[in-house]
Amino acid sequence: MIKVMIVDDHPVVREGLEAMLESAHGFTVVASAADGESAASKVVEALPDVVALDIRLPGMDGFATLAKLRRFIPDIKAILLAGMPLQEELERARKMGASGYLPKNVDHKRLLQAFRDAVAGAPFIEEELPKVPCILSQRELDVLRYLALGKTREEVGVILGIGFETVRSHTRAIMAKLDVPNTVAAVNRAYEMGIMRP
Amino acid sequence: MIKVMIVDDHPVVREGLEAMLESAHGFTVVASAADGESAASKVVEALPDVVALDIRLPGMDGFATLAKLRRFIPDIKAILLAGMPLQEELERARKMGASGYLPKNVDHKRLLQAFRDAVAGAPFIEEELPKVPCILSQRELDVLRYLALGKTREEVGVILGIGFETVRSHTRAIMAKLDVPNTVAAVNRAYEMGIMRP
DNA sequence: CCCCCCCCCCCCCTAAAGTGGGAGTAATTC
DNA sequence: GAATTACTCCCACTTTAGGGGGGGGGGGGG
Repeated sequence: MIKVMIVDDHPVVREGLEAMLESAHGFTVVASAADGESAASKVVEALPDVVALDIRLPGMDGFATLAKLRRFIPDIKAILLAGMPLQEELERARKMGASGYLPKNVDHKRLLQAFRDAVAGAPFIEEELPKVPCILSQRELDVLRYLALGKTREEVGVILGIGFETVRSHTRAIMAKLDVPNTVAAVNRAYEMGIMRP
Repeated sequence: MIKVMIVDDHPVVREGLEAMLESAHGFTVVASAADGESAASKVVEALPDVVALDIRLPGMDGFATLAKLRRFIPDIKAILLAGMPLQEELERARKMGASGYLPKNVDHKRLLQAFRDAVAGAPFIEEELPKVPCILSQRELDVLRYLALGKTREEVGVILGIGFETVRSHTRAIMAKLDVPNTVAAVNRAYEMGIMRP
């Protein structure tokens, strides 16, 4: 019986996942949390075999939550789930030593198999990310996403492992491509164009 | 046995809801669709008693989908589900004659009861929308909108007929209320919160 | 009455962002 | 091979944004 902990701020997802797991063979949900803090407070008692961990969480994000959970259970297995999959996040998850990174639009069989594989100690589990047809390059999109989160160019550079000036070059390209005068408008335009979603 | 059709672009939600309904007493899922078009193509064959309909869908949104489904089954019952509940959408749902409007963060008992009530022909089913403590004032919204268009604070001041420093005061209030470090993130957050829309 | 919120305005200062130029590599495509 | 495009990096410079203060008037509710 594989013991799963679910961390997602969306109760529908949480309860849905729970129902799905409980109705499957060999799974049981030992804990459920809406954010990283409460996840951390439950993990020791629950002792899950694997954590289904949403990336977008209020307060701590999925990465920070995983780091925190590891302070309690260093070798904990976690499948990171992304509503909006990003190549950059996938790499970040891989570097963190997470068990996998999957977009939420995988079917349940794939998800269940991912949990099984994670518990069995399989290497990094990922999914082919469908490329978004978009005038922005992947790198530019990543930069824009982090800028939208309020990061400065320097911070984005550190996160992406590139130089500050490179980030500037990307923002220039972004503004030029979206035909806007600054990054504030770039984010707005990105939403208008459907490049970004809440 | 209540026959339910699920329309949601998120497979995790879709399959989760399905598992939840199937494991409950008296429910069966007769169809499942990821978007409005495929929902419309399945509804006649499936003949659901009630439709669980996500608002945010690729292509047609939930409202458009409901309208389309009604071209096949005029008196179809639908519970509209919102990830990000908005008073405005709730009113829209009510005016459309939907059976209910619920945020996705309701627990499953409430959701199941909503389906039962809808099928029984209950009046509009809604939930007390928790008021977000940081609603922006009208003026702040105006400022944010112009900033999102790429205007500088000085330009916004001219447009709104107020001083540059006043615009600054507003942007400060905006950032404080949305708990973000700059206007770029403020725009992003505004979209996330549903305050702004493309 | 006072308190709180909204709206308006002002100062100084630093840290960013944006503008103007560059340039080199690697990959892909024509 | 030539041309594009993405990605990387650099400098000097101007403009804007943000942080820290402050104040004042008006309106609604306790």
